[in-house]
Amino acid sequence: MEDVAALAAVSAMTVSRALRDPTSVNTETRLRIEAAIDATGYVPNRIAGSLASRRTNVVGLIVPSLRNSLFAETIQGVSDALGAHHPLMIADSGYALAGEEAAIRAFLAQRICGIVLHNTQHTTRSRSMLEDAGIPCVETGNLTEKPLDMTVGFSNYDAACAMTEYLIGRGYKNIGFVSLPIHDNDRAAERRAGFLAAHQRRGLISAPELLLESPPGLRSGGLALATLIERVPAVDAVFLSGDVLATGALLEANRRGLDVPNKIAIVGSDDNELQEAVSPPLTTLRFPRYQIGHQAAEMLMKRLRNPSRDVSRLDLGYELIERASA
Amino acid sequence: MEDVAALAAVSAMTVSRALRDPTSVNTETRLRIEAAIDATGYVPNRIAGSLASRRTNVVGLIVPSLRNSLFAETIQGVSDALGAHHPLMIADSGYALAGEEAAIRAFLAQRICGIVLHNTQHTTRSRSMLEDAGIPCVETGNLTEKPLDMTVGFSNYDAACAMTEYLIGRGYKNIGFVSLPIHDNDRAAERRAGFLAAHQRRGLISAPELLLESPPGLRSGGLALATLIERVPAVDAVFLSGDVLATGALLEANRRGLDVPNKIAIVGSDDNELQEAVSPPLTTLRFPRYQIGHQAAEMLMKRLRNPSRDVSRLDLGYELIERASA
DNA sequence: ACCCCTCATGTTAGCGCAAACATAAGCGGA
DNA sequence: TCCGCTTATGTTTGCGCTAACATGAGGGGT
Repeated sequence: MEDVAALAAVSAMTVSRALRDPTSVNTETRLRIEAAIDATGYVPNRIAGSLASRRTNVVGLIVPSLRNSLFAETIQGVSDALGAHHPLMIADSGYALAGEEAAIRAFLAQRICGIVLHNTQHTTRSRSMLEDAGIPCVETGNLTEKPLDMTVGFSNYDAACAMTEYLIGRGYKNIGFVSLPIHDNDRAAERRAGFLAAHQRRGLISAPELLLESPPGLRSGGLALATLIERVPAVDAVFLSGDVLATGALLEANRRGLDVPNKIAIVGSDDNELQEAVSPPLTTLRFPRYQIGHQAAEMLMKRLRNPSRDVSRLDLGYELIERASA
Repeated sequence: MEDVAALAAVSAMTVSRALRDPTSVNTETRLRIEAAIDATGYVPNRIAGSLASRRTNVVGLIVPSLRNSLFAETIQGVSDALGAHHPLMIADSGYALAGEEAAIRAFLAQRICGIVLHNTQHTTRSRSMLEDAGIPCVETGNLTEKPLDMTVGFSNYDAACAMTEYLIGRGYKNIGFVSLPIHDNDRAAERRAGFLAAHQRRGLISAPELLLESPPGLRSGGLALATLIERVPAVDAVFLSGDVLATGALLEANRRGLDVPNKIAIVGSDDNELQEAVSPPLTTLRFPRYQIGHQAAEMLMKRLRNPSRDVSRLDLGYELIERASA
């Protein structure tokens, strides 16, 4: 920076200012400085800047898995909203609370200016670290009642409840429910709770044999369907509430020559191109995953500009997409 | 850190050492320091550490898109290999060389210790910035002949060539080729070149009408198939070399009642669970995307430990998965 | 003329660590 | 006894910036 300053015949301070707020220096001076930067190939050192100003522009994001295309949507939303001014640090928790805690610790050591979490469950230590850090935080995986700070997303409980009521309304009696493993996964837990609540609300009883946890994957979905049919031959509908499970189940039903939806209905969640393309196209829940990421980042940046506590909860809802599979 | 040092009755320097290399301090002292850290809730400031030591542990990764599950595999591989000790900064180029340059500039300002790129084409400025920075760099998207520094992956040219020769060997004469847009995308360009090379090698001529560029997406794949059939009714095989195009084309063929592979063969690339699950299952190319990310990160870290120039090129190959669609 | 205000730029100090060197204590061998 | 070596810890300095304050030049208003 000294070199640039010398070349532009100003002090280092003026260069620093020109970089941070071009309007704060004289136009002529600014042009000289820009020319000098170009000539020297100077790349500002934000590490030093961050230390001096005691803040960074880096935002942290923790998702359960980087592989999953669901989270990929949210990541893209966050990244797009942040733009070039806010570098993005990403880590995955491996679907474990301890993994999240480790990532939070690492991020706080990097003095991130804000954080986006997918989980809404956290270890005690995670909570206290985030509190002590005093940085804005957005939880996105589930619209929780008592967020750490801010939250944006949809209610997994409501969505699962709505889908279940839809099935009950169409006359299905023995509805199977498949979710990802509930352990350390509040989204899956909420969905199962919603599924059960819908039964209660409609005066039905859901047999425990109809509740299943499954690893993610197309194959797992097929396996889950097979398991349910074997356990409860009278099962007439299955709600597979995670990942690509529903598509896997539908493909399995097709292989077995089961008539969907007359012999058995299959519905899913997390609509994607594929669910529409299979035959019959799947009735499913659609979640605004990209928007969730985008809004999360927007809320973070708004808070950074203006450290008030106004917007702290944003429900982006869900859609029930009716197609031919139920 | 001063607080911790006081509580443990040592100097700040000893705390710093205990944090960076626990073996370098006396066991008793270390335990006192650890207790003090626990008691105070001290979180080290790596910004300050980085400034003082003039290096960071942060690794940068730039992919064309964060949405795409192909890149997601690589991202996960990088993240897993880096572990907790190396935070990961991610940006997407939006499939544009200018986007990559902007991301590189931002990363260099953050003084990343190494970088993983997917693209192997770069702007002149990108190249010079990376050279000047003098940090290790791994290119992963295509096994290029003259990498900036290191490269790991597979040859898109060879893979496409092999698939095309496979089709020719099975007697197909009028083979269509669909790729993602070639602009700023060396992978797509290489694949098309490989496709053409296979024809030349076998003494066949590929009609220009059989070459198509398509946006990504399931629907686009169907559309591409329709376009090719309309243009060249005699087309007897189509090689869709990107994203989920092949699956889309297959679903479209099914909708049209075309017999695959007897009326028309369809082959793809980037094997995934879905390509195996559709009917008929797709013959396709499989790329070790996760391993590529993993190895890229490993190479980076190895170079950081030992700044020699030994391993600089690693071919992880590809597999041709024969199934029933050709 | 004087003051005060704005605008543009400069000066000083220090952010929280780690590199480099300094110190001190213990120990074995000649 | 003294030296040289190792091990454990302390002191000094500065990384490259920015916050906060200082300076100085110009420009009305009274």
